[in-house]
Amino acid sequence: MPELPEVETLCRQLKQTILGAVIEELVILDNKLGHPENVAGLYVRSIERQGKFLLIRLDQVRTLHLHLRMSGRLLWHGHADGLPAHSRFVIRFPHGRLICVDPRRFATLALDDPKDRTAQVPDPLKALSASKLRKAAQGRQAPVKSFLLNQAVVAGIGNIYACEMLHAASVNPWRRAGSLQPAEWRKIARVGRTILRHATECRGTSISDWRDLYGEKGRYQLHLKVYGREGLPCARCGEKIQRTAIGGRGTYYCAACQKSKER
DNA sequence: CCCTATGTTCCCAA
DNA sequence: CTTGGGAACATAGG
Repeated sequence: MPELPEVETLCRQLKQTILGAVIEELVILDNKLGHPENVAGLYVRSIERQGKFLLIRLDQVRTLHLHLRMSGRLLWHGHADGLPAHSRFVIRFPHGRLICVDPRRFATLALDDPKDRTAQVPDPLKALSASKLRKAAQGRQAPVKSFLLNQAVVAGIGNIYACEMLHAASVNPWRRAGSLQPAEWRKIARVGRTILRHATECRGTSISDWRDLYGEKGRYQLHLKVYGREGLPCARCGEKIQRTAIGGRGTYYCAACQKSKER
């Protein structure tokens, strides 16, 4: 479930909790995760986020790449004993344990993941450039909603924030990406930065599963304008929010104030 | 049994 | 070769 604001929240909290600590042991509890080589004895040199990936740098050559996918959570157990249900791996430190809980088992953990190509993709929290979006969308027939979810274009936007951004920009999610006008990309870029920053300040959106490193809910669910609000009145115009499916993903929008011309 | 779920990857067709 | 759409992955909950 985590998107950019949720992963950024974990990244910031991890820096406060395990930066500089020595790993005593990495215990893999789900063999679907594979068998990363032994990292015991290595220090956590730095922690960063690339899109929805969490990178834990251990030394010049070794970096743990963690992706939580749909249902992954990362929890800090300072002193508590035992393991929550669906625990998939544990990293043990002198002052506590980092536990990955993941019911659906989609999360991935790898040492220097060759599939992580998000490194040179623009990060929308730092800068979301309207001109880059517009150029990348040239000739694209896919709905703009699907385009924003494409991690090769911008890394970190997920289903909730794509819906929220398009609503804030008054752009219909079905519009073909290549058909948007420069002013519409500027609007998307502007509201996108604002929404992602605000959601990060709120420590993410806890609509159901999401919890931060310490098991606390985020607060951005209190600010959602369309996601999960089918049938409720649009905060801007009062019309009922609609739900549709784009690319197999639930998509919420206001057909009245996101009524921008097709094609 | 049906559908849905904050994500990505694979396969296939155009 | 690129793009886009749908199924698949695995599990829980309504």
